[in-house]
Amino acid sequence: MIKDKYTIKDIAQMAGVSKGTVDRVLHKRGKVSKSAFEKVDKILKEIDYRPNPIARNLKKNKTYSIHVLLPDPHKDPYWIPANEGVLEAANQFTPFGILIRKYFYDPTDKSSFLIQSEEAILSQPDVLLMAPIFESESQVILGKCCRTKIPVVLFNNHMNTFKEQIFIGQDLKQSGRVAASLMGKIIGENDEIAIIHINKEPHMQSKENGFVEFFKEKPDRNHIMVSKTFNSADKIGFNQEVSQFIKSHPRINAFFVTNSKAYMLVEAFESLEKKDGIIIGYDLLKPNIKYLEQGAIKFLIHQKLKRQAFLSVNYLAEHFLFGKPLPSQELLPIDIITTENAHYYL
Amino acid sequence: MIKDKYTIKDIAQMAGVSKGTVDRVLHKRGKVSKSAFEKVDKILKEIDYRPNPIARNLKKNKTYSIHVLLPDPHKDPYWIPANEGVLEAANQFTPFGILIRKYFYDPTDKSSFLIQSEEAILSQPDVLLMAPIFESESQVILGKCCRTKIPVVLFNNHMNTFKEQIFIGQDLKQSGRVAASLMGKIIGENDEIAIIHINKEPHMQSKENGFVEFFKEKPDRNHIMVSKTFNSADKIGFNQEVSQFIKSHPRINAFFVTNSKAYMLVEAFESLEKKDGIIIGYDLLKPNIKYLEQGAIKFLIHQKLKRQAFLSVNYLAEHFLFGKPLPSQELLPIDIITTENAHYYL
DNA sequence: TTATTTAATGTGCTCGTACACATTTATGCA
DNA sequence: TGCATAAATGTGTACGAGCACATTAAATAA
Repeated sequence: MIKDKYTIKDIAQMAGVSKGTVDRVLHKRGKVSKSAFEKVDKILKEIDYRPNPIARNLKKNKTYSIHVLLPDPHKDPYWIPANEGVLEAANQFTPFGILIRKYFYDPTDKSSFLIQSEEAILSQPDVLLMAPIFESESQVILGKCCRTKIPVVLFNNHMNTFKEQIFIGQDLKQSGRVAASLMGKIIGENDEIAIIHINKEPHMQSKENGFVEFFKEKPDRNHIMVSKTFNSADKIGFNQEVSQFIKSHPRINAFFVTNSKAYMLVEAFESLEKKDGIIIGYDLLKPNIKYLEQGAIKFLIHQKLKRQAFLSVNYLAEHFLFGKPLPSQELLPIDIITTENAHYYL
Repeated sequence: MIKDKYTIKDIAQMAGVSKGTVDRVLHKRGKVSKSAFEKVDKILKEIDYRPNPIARNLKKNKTYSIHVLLPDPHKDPYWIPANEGVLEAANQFTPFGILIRKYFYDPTDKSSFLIQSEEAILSQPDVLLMAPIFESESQVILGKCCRTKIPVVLFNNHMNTFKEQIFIGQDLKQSGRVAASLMGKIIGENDEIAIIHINKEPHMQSKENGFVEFFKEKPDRNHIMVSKTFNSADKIGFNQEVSQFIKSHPRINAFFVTNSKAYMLVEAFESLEKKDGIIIGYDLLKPNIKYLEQGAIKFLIHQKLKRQAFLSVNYLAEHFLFGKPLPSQELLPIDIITTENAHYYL
């Protein structure tokens, strides 16, 4: 009897036992006599039995809840793609009994983060998916989840202290290196470089580290590099800061912006009537793409927030539904964007 | 009665009819009285009923066969990723009753292609997935599939004549433009460029067209461009051809290789002790990556053959199993590869 | 009115797995 | 040997959709 799909019934028949016994052998539960075990085990070794995931899931008939905690996309457009990714995956998996609930918090307000996260874990979801942008506060939440046995999946950025969590995102340091390798290809041998942090968040330092490291490894490259942080809340203040900076560093003409706000630097340059300047930045925000097309930004690195969010939900859903193993960490490719390939990533 | 998952039984109960009647309304089959129809229809409009795809599939309990026709990866390593992609997807979907059978042909032998394709469609698979590298021969096969009502999905390259087929791959012309935009960023204003076709296949012309088009659109760029095809079967002949070419075009120092064989050009340069030369090519073959790391190749464009193959099978499987709609065409992003981000794509 | 056709609706089984429950067989002890 | 208990095995049902078949209600003909 050679088939390409065996069922428990088939195995039972072949081993000369009932399907109940086969079930007991497969799941190592209940009492099975030595002889019966051997009969079934022999058959199992001969054939490649893989249970039908569809039937299994139908029987289980459980709805799984995924609670997603992320910054309100209305407050910061950076998070719009994350929301879209979650939505898309949710749409795909709700018919299968995957229940996704979103909790938005204000990315400028730590207390709102705490309130929303409390809410999110209150009803004991099967898993919490979150972007941990506030370090110490996220720590608190992770501790709570640990105690209440709610598994956590992180995306966008890492939490180094909790190694056991699952992470879906990019290697930030490596993305700094990618930026550096691009910069290295398009600037002159003696050009000076500025690393610009706009409204700096802790994880942005990794990008600078990678960027600097890349050039340190190249003995033939000795660019002067300056790291600068701009923290003005408003545009006028920001432009003033930029103006002062370029006055005090007249020879710098290459700029690496470590987050999605490269467009702000371009706009500051425009208002200062600064025409040259090679800029590399992050993310496919509308103004960034506009300046990429105009040539003011040379390259963008795509952090693929949408894909991060989508993949996270996707992995979890397929894990719950069909028992697929979860990766402990998935580092997404670091995509390089130029005018000509930008539209494929939108 | 507000739930988040409704079953046919639920609807039947709510409408005060039997599940048979609900089934008839849902599928518009059999006879249903006006009053019964309205009762059920009212409920259906109130709730968002989506049939459980798992239960539906379990009932159908059909095995679907996907026959894959692709060049033997032992004969040309370019096709290894395609094979891997198919394998990976097959592995994922066999437990669901998706049966994948592969047919390898010799990419240098048209008759072997015809023999294998005959074989592939002989047993009436549910779909044929193929990379149509021989144009007129593929035409014949597509015609046969059309007559025997076997749907066809193409990947790697297009067949312009059969618009109704599904295509998963890249826009080749646009990838030429991407190469051009990269080239434009790293070469000098007056540098001369060669477009190199190694063992030219028809579809490689699209890449050249895109490349040339990009520079034509830039009025401030007036690079002299030469298109050259090398067709030697062996390495010695090839190196001679290259030697002659660079002697007769001493001022050309930028090279766009339109397929995965950029490493051959690098090796020819090495044997000729030519040290300069900016090369942009395609695909993450091992020798290509080696020369990318050594700096001899500046950029590679990733055609993502593995992903093409994987996605094709994936789309088909999810279509068969869960009724997801098939895209008529999916153009994958054109990934730019440099030393620092190469390993993520392997 | 009653028999007969047709329309309308309900019932019950299938798919493969998981698990509760029922039944049979073996073992221990008086 | 009888009887209680435990061990081993078999049986039956649910999950949700889909479809064949059975049943009932309505319409028509005799």
